[in-house]
Amino acid sequence: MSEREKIAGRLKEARVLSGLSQAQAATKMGLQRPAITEIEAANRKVSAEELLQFADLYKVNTSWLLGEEVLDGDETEEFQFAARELSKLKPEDIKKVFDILKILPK
Amino acid sequence: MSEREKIAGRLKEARVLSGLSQAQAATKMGLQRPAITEIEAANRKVSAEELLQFADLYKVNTSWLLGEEVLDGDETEEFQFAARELSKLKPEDIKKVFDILKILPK
DNA sequence: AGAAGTGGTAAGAAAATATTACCATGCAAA
DNA sequence: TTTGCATGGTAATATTTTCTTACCACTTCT
Repeated sequence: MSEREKIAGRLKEARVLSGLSQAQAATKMGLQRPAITEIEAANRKVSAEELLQFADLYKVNTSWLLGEEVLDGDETEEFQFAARELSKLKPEDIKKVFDILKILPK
Repeated sequence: MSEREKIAGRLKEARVLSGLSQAQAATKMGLQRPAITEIEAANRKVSAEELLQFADLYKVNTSWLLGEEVLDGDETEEFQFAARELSKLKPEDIKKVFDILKILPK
């Protein structure tokens, strides 16, 4: 399954879940309805700008639309904690932390 | 400043920071060099799939390329920097950093 | 100076997208 | 049932975008 098909599927899923018809989505996106049909059939590319628009319209993350790994709640908590703690360090010290990480057993 | 110009600027910034010439980036992306030039000049759109490819090649987040806030909440430069570095890691490695930081004195 | 690497740009060819229209299906009201 | 309407798929061709190739200017080496 191609990236395009995966993105297409998520765009359709997001649209349906947001309760919009292709025609309504097209209007809000400033596109013709067939464009939505083709996008959801993976026959038409989606530009980076359109991706942002779609994410806004359908109320989803661009990362999710792109099929990237989404951190679950637990990991998000830890991620934010780690980032917050790291941000208290100087950039050079942050580098040191990452260097330590590289030495740690896998 | 349009979304396209913002994305274009970040793509250029990411490429330069990753130490690649336009020609090298083009080869890795499966594009002709002028395409990179035009993309970075905001004269050519970037597809969602290309965005994923660029993020992989330049080792940055698609969210960052799209100009989205990496995390809501903290806004400091240091936090953004730390978060960006963290986001390059695998989830399991983020956990390791998290564990290290928990041990550190406050 | 010459050679090589870089990035910008132009022109015609090729490909993708837009526009408009028509079709089939499903569904609810008359 | 039949009519009307909403929905989504698709075809034809006009339009726009992108690709390809080439040439240019500028810089950095030797």
